[in-house]
Amino acid sequence: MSDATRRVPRTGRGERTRDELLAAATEVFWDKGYVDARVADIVERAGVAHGTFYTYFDSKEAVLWAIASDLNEAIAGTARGVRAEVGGDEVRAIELANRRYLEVYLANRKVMRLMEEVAAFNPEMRKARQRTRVRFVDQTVRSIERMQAAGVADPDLDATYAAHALVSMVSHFAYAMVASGATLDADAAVATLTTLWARGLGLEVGRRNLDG
Amino acid sequence: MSDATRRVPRTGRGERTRDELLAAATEVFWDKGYVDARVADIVERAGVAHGTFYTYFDSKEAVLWAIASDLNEAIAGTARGVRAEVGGDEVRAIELANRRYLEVYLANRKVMRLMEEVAAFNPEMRKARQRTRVRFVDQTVRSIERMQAAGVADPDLDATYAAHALVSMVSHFAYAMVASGATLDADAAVATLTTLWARGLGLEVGRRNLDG
Amino acid sequence: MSDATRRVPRTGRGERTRDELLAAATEVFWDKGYVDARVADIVERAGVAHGTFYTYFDSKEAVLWAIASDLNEAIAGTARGVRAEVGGDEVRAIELANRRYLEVYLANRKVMRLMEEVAAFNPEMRKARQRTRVRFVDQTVRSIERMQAAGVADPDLDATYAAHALVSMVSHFAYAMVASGATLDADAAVATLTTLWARGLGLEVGRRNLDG
Amino acid sequence: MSDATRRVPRTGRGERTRDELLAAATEVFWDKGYVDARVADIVERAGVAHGTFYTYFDSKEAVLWAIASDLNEAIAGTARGVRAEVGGDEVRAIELANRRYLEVYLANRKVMRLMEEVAAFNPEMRKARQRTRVRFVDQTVRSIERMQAAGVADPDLDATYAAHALVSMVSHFAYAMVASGATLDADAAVATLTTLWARGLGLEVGRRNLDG
DNA sequence: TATGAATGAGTATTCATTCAT
DNA sequence: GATGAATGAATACTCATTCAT
Repeated sequence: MSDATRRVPRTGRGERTRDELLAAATEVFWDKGYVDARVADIVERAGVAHGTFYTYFDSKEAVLWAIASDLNEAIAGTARGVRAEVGGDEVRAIELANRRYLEVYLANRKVMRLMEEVAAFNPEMRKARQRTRVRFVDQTVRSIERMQAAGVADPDLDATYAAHALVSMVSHFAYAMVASGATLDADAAVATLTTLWARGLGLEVGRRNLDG
Repeated sequence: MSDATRRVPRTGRGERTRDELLAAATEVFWDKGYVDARVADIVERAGVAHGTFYTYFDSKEAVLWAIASDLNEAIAGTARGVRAEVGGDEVRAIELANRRYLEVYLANRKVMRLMEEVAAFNPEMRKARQRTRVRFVDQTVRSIERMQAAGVADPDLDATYAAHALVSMVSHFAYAMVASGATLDADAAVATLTTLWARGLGLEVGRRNLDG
Repeated sequence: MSDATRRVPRTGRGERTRDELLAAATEVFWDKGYVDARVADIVERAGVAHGTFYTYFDSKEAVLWAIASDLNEAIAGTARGVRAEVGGDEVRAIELANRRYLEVYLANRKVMRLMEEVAAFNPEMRKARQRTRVRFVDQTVRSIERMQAAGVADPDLDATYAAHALVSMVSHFAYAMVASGATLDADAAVATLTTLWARGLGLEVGRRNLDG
Repeated sequence: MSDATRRVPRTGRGERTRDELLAAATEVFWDKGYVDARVADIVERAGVAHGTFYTYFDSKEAVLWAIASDLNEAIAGTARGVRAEVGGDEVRAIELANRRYLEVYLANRKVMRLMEEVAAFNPEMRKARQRTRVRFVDQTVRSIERMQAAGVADPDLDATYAAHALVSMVSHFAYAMVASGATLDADAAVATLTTLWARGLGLEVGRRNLDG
């Protein structure tokens, strides 16, 4: 983020140019992938000269971080404050977290896939993704342990493995659906994920808990 | 055909060289990633001249496919014949499929991560991966529908979404565990995945079903 | 379009660089031959960096076509409008066409030899040369038939074979003279070619027709 | 030639292999051109191993010379002894020389085109071709001067230019006809070339002189 | 700020030739 | 003689980045 913000446009015209470059970069990354995208493609789509790119970004990687920077935060935040909002209903908490995650993912699907791609070969991005994931997993571990302690979840389950598995289920479900190009009924998807998650842990789930 | 013929070693020496190149490529791809790996690295590690690489492979990409080709088959095969082997016990079938998948994944973790990396930016590899995934999902959909028809699985579940979610859970669980660098107790992991899968669908799961 | 746009210099500086590259390429092709010429030689002689070459040309072959493109036109144009200019005097028309061809050839001897070299192994260039040749031959066939119909040329001659032979005579004469390294008295050469051509067809040729 | 003959097969089997390689090389050169032909193509077509090529030829160029070696001689020889054979009839001498040249050229069209191609960029081959050509031109100069002295050819013609032009006419005619892929009526072609040649020099030519 | 020309390090690939068997 | 595996020099081309205007 520090790199991305090092060059701040001081004029309205500059701001517009920067925005155009960001939008163009997002599109080009989506179309060709980060590896195959060339700075030349980005400036062409933005309709600016080649050199202009470097007025706003230090490198091709910098524009990637500028695009991605806040999203990891946003994704990680989807699980925060969930319990407070639903007043202790565990199933509703799971449902809400899943819904928020899916919504953020779908709203930013292009950037999410981009980050997935880059994480595959860029250690820095991989670490950023992993930090997000660890937070998810940790929250889930605590949630499971809490439910096990409360006697509502199967006490024999390994909380850590279960957390990894459930987080994988939700995050990869979103990725795979986007990658396959299928359209998604978000409500139905959330209901399915929540049922699998909750019932998998041994919670009592009636259909009525899921319809909202 | 002339090109194809040249690729097939006709002598023991040739076969040895080709194997060394394959092994070297796998190592180099693991160490530096496919994108950053240079053919020069591969031939150096294999201890052969530069041109020798092209005696057996058409390109850097060709050696990748040679490494990957059998694996997709192996992965896809993990789900075949599972029910016959367990004699109709649905939970045991799920467990066996999960165990097989995990075992193949772990035994080939280096190549799996490589394919994951490449799939992230190479559409052809992505398609190959997706074909494998589709087979898994389809099998899972049929399995769920069968169980729903038999009255042992929750009939309200959307079989397609559930299948996508469960396949995501298992496949991404393996990926994430390897990526995190954590060591894995395969038995415990299989037990957890199986419980989550089976119970998530609404099956009756006693602990005794999981210990083997 | 993006590629095409990049090739066209937008500034005087760019135009100068492109011209220098064209000149350098012509020299290098002349000195080492097209096959042996390296892009490195061209950029070195032009005094620019390696990449600059590719700012203006897609490949080593592209710069060849850039050099060659106009010349074929110029060569083909030497036979156009000849009869109009000489007012129907057939011998003068032959003389003028021969003179023009020789002049264009000699003025562009370096490029002509280059194209000859490339045509020898490059089918595309060969086709381009052949198209030019066909135009010449066709014009000559018509010219001969006209003269035969007018009763001034031998009616027993096969017009097509004769046209091929005469066009070969003039075009290869120029090539051979340049290749041999001999200096050429253009006037005397034109006179000789014209006499052979005209008399060969059976026209009445007095010496006065040839001295101008 | 010394290079080509350095390796003489001592067994019948060896002789057969060498012949197959020569035939294969001729075909491959014709199909792909000398520059693009690879030794791998030649050995494949000959049905022998790669290394076998070097049992008989020192290099790719050596097999070219082995193919071409005697042909220049043969071509140059077509003009020898012509006058003696026709008993001093100048027109018949021209006709016979043209006929012989065309026949040898057509009989060896593949090798002739090959030599043409190679001469375009290989100085040694170019010199060999030029030696042949010089002999032709010199013979033609002497022939023209003889006829001028005898009062049967136009004394105002520049014998050297005329010789160059006429030799170009015949040699390039053959080349161009082969290159164009057209089939050739050798008798008609010879008649046309002879008429143009003889009449161009100012000789008296009746049709009866040409029909043989 | 904007422009676009110039830079040059980085690398995959080809193929004639050699050589051990 | 025959085989085919191994060699490695040679080179075109890409593209992120810099810089003069």
